[in-house]
Amino acid sequence: MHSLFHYFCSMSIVSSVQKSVTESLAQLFNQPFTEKDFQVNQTKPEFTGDYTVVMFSLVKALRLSPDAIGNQLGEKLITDFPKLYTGYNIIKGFLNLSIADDYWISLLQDNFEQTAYGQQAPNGKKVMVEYASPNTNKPLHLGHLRNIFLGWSVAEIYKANGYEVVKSCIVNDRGIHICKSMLAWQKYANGATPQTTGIKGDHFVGDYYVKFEEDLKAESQVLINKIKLGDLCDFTGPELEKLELLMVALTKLDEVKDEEKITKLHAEIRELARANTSVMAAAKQMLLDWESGKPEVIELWKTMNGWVYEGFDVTYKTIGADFDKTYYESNTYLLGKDIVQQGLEKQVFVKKEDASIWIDLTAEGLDEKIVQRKDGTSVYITQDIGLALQKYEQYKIDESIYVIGNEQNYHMKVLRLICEKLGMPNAKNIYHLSYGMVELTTGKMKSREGTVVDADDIVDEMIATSQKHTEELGKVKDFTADELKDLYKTIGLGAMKFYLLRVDPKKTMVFNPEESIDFHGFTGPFVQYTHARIRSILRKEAANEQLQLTATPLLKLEKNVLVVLEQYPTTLEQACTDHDPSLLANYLFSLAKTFNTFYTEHSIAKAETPEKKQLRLQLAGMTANTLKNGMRLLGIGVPERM
RNA sequence: GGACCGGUAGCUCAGUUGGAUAGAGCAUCAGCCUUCUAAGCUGAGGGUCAUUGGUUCGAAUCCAAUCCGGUUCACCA
Repeated sequence: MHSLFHYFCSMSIVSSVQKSVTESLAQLFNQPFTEKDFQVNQTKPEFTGDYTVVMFSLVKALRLSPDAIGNQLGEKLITDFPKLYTGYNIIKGFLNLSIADDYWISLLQDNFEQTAYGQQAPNGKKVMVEYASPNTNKPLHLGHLRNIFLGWSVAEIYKANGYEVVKSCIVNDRGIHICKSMLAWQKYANGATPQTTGIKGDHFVGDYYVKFEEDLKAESQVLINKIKLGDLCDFTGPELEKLELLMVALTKLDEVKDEEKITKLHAEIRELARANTSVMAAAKQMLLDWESGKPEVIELWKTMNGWVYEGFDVTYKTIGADFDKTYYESNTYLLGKDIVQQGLEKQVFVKKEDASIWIDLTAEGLDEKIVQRKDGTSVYITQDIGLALQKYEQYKIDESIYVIGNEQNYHMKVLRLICEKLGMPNAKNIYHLSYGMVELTTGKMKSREGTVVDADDIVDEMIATSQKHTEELGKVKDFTADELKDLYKTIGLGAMKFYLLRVDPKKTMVFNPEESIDFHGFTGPFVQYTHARIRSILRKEAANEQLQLTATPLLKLEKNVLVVLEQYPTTLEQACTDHDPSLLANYLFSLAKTFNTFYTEHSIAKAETPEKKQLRLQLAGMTANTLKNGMRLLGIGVPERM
């Protein structure tokens, strides 16, 4: 029986209960059972017991009352598994089981010094996580931070679950947007650089993007004003035709007063006007020059992108983002052409009369999708197919995770489907980690309205706030200047990351500037503080593993902490399969909270007996380790003091 | 209009393959520092789980319909 007990200790308590219950049921009723035949839950605090088996689902098959089954099962369990169960009670069809103190104590003794508690051994599988994926025309904003924190954390959670992970980033370094910044720089900069102005490179380039947009807005406004007066002389050909149609539609709608449609028509007219400006024509021309490799354009492009990368690197370093592989669209945008040919041969794609190439996804409930234009140039999705294949060929990855906003749900669905149809290896293991937008309490972030929260600004603000709080509390006056700087950063970034990671990724979330800089309650600093307090005790009192801890029964609050600690490996696994760091964040908060309740009620240093003291020191040590490990997987450091 | 996602306390969010009287944090109110760090702890108030119907021993959870919000449906990326 002793070896059986240790066998149970190697799996989660829920699994142990499931296993023992299926065995007992099979023996009692002479028929096979599986763990799906009944539910195992944690017992609610108002009842006696630790874990609960729900009887109702067994009633029909066994033709017995819930209480009758519960009685037989409970009796059998405590007889057959006396090391696991010490008692049971049945209330209204719920069989509440009390787990033996020895189980929890054994868990503690086996793991309190294990820094790798909850981590899995290497499983030989490789996964790529692509995240961040910025454009090179402006600095990172709050939305990027959610992306980066999520991607980084999911990558680390995969590592902790035994996977080999390649973190990758696809940089959107080419296209009309960067040409806009380049044009404005030529026009306004007078040769200024980030070095001569002292402005961080990505912000520097972003400022010229804004300047371009201002020019564009001014020029298009002139056109719009003329259009309003009925003067369409700036337009010719198909644009003129489209504009005339829009004007007719607008006059009709004016009569019926459909505000929504009127707004939509105005937006279309505005887009036409914007497309018809001289500055836009210059940007398009510059993109053509770039594609044809015009030396001075390439030179400027390289220079300005270089400034942006310098800026990004500073931000990445501050927030702790790192990449094993960076892809550049300027290198990958032609990928996928060969695949289009192969797709044609495999008859996955079809060529239309005008020579454009399509895939028909109507059978899957989607649309027809173009994969190559009639002039032979590729579209967005083509390069994504190409890159997906290249990732596989270079790294032989078993799974490919894309951290991309939920506005691309449709695109990613199409990409995955196409890859599957092309017979690409592991296409079914393409996973779109789709996340919701970050909105402000005042509404959405809109770059045109200047309501975008800049990543560097918000990070600086969080660090400044943590400094202010720390100084007010005055607990670390003996820290050196460097130590203080580290601490402010750890706490400020911890608050920021925890705030963005504690929410289910797929949900749109609201960023509340006041609440996010709160360091109390369900926050990163709360968890950090719990860790720091434990470490403070452990610096004074060392745990002694030699002492036998079985002498005294566990107190309620001691056991509560152990019950939560036991759930860490399961939570870590769940966070991986669900691609969801918020599960970890919620868990860590709950662990810290449970520990704090215990900590306030029972003294560790002045425990009732030497055994109790050792038990509590081990308990505190294991909690601190788990908090530290879990927070690390969220990208958050935990200070020794704060 | 089609597809997808969401709607839980004043606010921000949890809620596991359906389980016991739906939970946290913030905010509000009332307590706790001579005692291991009060960035903490304890308690109180606060709910038509968008609405309606269905499935069953049991529904915030599953199904259907409706309402509201978001995203998307480019030979843009």
